[in-house]
Amino acid sequence: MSKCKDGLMHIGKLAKEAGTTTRTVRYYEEMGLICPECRSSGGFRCYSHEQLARLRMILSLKDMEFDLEHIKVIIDKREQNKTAGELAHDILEDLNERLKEVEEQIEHYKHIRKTLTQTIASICACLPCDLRVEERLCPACQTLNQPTCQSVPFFHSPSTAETLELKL
Amino acid sequence: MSKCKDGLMHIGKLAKEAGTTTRTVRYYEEMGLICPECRSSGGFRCYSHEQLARLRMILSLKDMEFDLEHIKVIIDKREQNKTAGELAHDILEDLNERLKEVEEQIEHYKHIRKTLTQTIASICACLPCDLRVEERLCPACQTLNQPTCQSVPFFHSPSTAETLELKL
DNA sequence: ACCAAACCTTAACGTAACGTCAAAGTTTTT
DNA sequence: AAAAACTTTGACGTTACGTTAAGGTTTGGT
Repeated sequence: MSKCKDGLMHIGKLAKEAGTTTRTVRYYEEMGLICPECRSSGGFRCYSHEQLARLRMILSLKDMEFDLEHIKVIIDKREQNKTAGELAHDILEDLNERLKEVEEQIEHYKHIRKTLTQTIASICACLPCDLRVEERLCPACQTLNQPTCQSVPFFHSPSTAETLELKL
Repeated sequence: MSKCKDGLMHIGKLAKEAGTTTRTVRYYEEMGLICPECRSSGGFRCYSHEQLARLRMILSLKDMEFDLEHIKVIIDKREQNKTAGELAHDILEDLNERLKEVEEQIEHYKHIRKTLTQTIASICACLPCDLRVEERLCPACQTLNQPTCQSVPFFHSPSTAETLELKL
């Protein structure tokens, strides 16, 4: 019935079972992360359930946003026969490092959120202004000794500044 | 003294003043985001202070992680002569949309942090295990009706699962 | 005026992780 | 046996620049 021996499957089924695409599987093969158990007489890739487990493992690490190079290092650690305890110790280093990075990402985006909300608040003050952008400052903006809606630059900051100076 | 007229500056100074690189400025020019006021007789790009303000504006938007295509749209809105109020209204849409995305990013990374900490906690249980990874389950892992340190897949999840099943 | 240092020019390849054709061969189903 | 469904390799496209490379231009000093 099937040209695929035993419980082996072709790349399409493997990908679907793992919830990814065939292109991704082939790319991971190029990167040396996974390779088929064998090929069919016609050249189709055939995978076992162990390969599927390995692929899922890779995808789990990808969900944590490890880059592929790092994932390779991590799964290679399994091949070096150590005790489970030693392996756990090694892997924990990677996970803790990643955890730290993720926490930095959270702070990073919180920072962006802060400047965004400040910027939004400032611009709201310009909503009732009827002046053209090229014209002079409106009274409100002149009064406020802060971001204005008529000066030339729309946003203005040396990119290193903590808060954005906003100008319409 | 200077071949650069008036208060014009060459690309190096522009970049430094804005806190970026010459490569970036040239790339933005390619993308149609900014272009020099004129060229020197020898072909050097010359920029005015208004260009500098524009560049800073672009970089501010980049700090908020708008992509360049979107930045282009936003700064082009300034050129369409509207009232400051109309412009503010338009820009607020972009900013609010971005704010929403940023909040999604925060949630996204919080989710990753959660799976990471859970995974770390599970693996810690395997630290005292002396068994080889290929061998059978250690008593502790057999007892715990949960992630174990001896099953073949290291991490295992259909990638869509909420929590990772962790296996050493 | 002349030379070297510092700066600028364009061109082009490299990056990360695949998506998306294209053209042609294989397997499965009818 | 033919058609439908799947697979193969190959190669270009994506984003925002970094990084040489090879060769002109400006600037500063003597």
